[in-house]
Amino acid sequence: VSAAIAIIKEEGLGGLTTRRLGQRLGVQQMAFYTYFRDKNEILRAVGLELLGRFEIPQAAPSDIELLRAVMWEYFRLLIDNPELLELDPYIDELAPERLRVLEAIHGCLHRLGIDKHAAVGTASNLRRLVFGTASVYPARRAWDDEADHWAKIGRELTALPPDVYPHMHELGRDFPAFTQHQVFEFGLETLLAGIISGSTEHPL
Amino acid sequence: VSAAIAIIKEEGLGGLTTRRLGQRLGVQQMAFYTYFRDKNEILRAVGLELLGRFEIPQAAPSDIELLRAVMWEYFRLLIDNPELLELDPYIDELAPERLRVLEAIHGCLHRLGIDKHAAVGTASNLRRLVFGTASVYPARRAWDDEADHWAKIGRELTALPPDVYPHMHELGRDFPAFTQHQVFEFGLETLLAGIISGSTEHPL
DNA sequence: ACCTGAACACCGTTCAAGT
DNA sequence: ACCTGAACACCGTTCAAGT
Repeated sequence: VSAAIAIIKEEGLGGLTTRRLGQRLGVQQMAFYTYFRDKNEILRAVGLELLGRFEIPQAAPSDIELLRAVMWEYFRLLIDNPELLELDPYIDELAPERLRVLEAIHGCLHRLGIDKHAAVGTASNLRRLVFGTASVYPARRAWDDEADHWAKIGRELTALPPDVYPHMHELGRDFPAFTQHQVFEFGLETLLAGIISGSTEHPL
Repeated sequence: VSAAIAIIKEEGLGGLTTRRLGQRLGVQQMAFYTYFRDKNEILRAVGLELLGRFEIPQAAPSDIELLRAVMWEYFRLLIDNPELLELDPYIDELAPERLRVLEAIHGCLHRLGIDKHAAVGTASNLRRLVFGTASVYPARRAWDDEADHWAKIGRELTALPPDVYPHMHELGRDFPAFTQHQVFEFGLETLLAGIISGSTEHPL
C-alpha cells in the first residue's frame, strides 16, 4: 500500500498499475493477486490508509472552533491527497476511518445543541462543500501560485462583449482576488453561520 | 458527439472507447483522428455539448428565486449527466457554455445588491456545493430509492459500540431521513441565507 | 501459501498506405 | 480530405504451472 501511495504521489492515480507496482517491489504483477482479489481492492486499501491519516483536532476553545478546525483539516487532507476524491467511493460507509471523522463532527454539533435533523443536514453539506472545493482545486491551483492570475482573468472578462455578458464584463473591472483558501473560508463560514442562526428546513 | 453521449448513457464514461464509437458509426476507430486530435478532444466536445444543454431559467418572481431556480437546474443537470463532473475540467474557463451560466448567476447577485467580493465568493461556493453534492450522489442514489434505507442505516449506527462512537450510536436512534434533494435544499438555502444576511468575510 | 510466465481481450496512438 | 490496416506499447485478468 505504501508503495502504491508512493507511485500515486509521483505520477498520479493513472500511473498506478499492477506492473508498475510489481516493478517497484521487485516482483511480478501477478503476485498481488494472492493478497488482493483485484485492483479495486488495492485502491480501497490505499483509500483507507489515506483517510486514516486524517488527524482529527481534539481540542479547541469552543465547539464551533473545534468543528471549524475539523473541517479545515478535512479540506487540507483532500488538497494534499487529491486521489482521495476518487478513492472515497471505494471506502465503506461504516469503515472506522470514516466513522472517526463523523463522530468528531456530530460530537461538536450535538454539544452545540443542534437537533438530529439539522445535524445530519449540516454534516452532509459541510462534507459536500469540502468535496466540491477539493474537486475544483486542481484546476484552480495556478490561481494561488501566479500573482497576476486574477488580474489576467479580470482583463479577459472585461474583454467579453458587454451586450452578451453584461455582468461578466462588468465583473472583470476591479475583479476581486481570492485565494482558494479564502474561497473555502467564505463557504465554510456561511454554512457554520447557518448552524448558529438556527436554520433548519428553510433558512429563507 | 451524439453517438459518444449515447454510449456514455448506456455504459458510462468507461465504456466510451474509440473502437466502440467506431463500431456504432460503422467506421474504423482511426477515422476519428481526422476530426479530433486525440480522445481528450472528443471528451471536451461531449462536455461542451452536455453543459450547453443547461436550460437557464429566465424569469422568476424575484431575483433570489431566480438564483435558486438556476442552482436547482445546475444540480439537476449534474445528477442527470454525472459524466459532466469528470468532463468539466476539459471545458475552457471562458467557454460560452460556461459563461452563460455565470452570467445568469452574477446577474442575480448584482441585482440583489451584492458587492463584487461577496458575489465571487458566493458564486464559487454555490458551484462547489453543487459539484460536491453531485459527486457523492451516485453512492447515495439508493438512499432515495429504497424506502427503508435510512432505517437500516439507523440500525447499523445504533449497533456501533457506544464507548467508541457515542454520538454516532445515539444518532442512529430516530435517525432523521433525508432525500438527496432535501440535503441539497438544506445546503443551498443555508448558502442563500448567507447572502441575504450580508455575510462577506467572516459571517461568524 | 506464494509467486511466475504465457496468454487473452482490451486500450490509445503512430505510421504507412490507400482513395 | 478522409478512411483503412497493421503494428506498438500499454492495460487488468485468467489459467496452468511451479515452489
